[in-house]
Amino acid sequence: MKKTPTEVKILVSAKKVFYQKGLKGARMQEIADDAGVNKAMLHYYFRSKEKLFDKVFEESVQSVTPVLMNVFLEDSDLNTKIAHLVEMLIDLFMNEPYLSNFIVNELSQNPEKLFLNVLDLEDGLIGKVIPLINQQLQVEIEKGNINSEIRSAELIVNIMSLCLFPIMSQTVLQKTLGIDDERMIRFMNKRKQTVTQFVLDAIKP
Amino acid sequence: MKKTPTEVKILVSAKKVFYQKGLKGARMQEIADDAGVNKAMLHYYFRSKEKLFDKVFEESVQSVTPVLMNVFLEDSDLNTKIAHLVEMLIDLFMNEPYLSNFIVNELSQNPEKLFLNVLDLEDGLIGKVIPLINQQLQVEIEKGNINSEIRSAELIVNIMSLCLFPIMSQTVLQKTLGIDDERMIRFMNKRKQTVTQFVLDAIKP
DNA sequence: TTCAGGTTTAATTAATTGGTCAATAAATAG
DNA sequence: CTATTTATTGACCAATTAATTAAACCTGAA
Repeated sequence: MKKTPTEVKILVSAKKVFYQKGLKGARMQEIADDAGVNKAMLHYYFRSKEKLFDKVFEESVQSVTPVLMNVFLEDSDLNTKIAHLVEMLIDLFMNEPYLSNFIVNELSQNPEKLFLNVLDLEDGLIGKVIPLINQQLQVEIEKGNINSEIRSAELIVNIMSLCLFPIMSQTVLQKTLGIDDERMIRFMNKRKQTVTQFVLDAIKP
Repeated sequence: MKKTPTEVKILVSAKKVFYQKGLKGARMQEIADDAGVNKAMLHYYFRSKEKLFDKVFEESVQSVTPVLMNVFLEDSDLNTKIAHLVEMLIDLFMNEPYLSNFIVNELSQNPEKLFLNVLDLEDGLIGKVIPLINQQLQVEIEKGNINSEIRSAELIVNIMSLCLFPIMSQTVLQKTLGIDDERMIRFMNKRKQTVTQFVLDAIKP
């Protein structure tokens, strides 16, 4: 079941439109126009708006989790791992500006979609990563390298927060602080260092 | 122009529905049903969906800015101010779970709505707060209490990130980490301390 | 060449949904 | 008590939009 060119064009456009406008805000006609195909093609290949959306959503999640997984599983000390994670997150979500908003939004509006995708408790992101990081933290604590109060879940939440929130509220930030697109990119790139530093400072003993 | 009971009921329900489903996702009928009034009343009092939305949006922004403003302007040292800000943000947005999502979403999809509300560059949140925090930071740096690399904008962004992101992705967090509502509240309450500590640690010299 | 399969199109349908309106009820003023 | 304004209702309209369908169009195999 190789994807036809039309199918691919539709998916690309659907992604673009759904990312920006969400499930309810998106219009099938707009997706068709953007893809340069007849609207009926969307139904021909994907049956319904919801099905098309689900495909896009699934692909969006799958574009993220393996990348994160790799960083978490790489064989490096905690500091480097944190630095890599920060860099990865910022790069990934800066290059796809609406992605973080899209995932967080649609997921908080339709929590049931979570199970089909992210949550593979056995060997998915959560099941594998939390214990691993926990263990790695334990080692560093014993070495006296970091504060013994640090919880892995909390650490990850903090890193995600510091990386994703500014991207999710990019529009607001840019408007309020009056910075253009180019400067925003520089700001976020610089943030790779400052966030890493911020996090490392915060877990020092 | 005192608000009639019906008008209030509509606004309460509109808030509830718009917060959860956004401008496009919300249905006038659903708002009417929730308020227990005839759909025509929504138009009678607010003309159009967009107008009703704008009212809700305006009120939502105005429920936040004064509170933040107070914390920023209070006469206390930086540490206390940070602790208060963190506590305030978490309390405020935990009590209105969809508020942060609502504001960030709708604002990133309709950036033009920003100007009418948040952005009073003369004496609004941004115009007053940034210089003030900057100045306060300068004092602390000279006293040698904090790291001289800290930028006020960045500090605020970090605090906001750490407080708001977990609330915005609450659903996801709860599902992935498998915690119920009650435990989530405890988690976020404990976070008032850990985030404050995290931030303070990170700006130490 | 022809036929069969999938593909594409334009036109149409059906459902949803924001918005209106005329009739009615309730409240208020005179 | 009556007249007038204000509030409320249910039925309806118009526009939008997802979905369907039937016919046309390829394309490659026989």
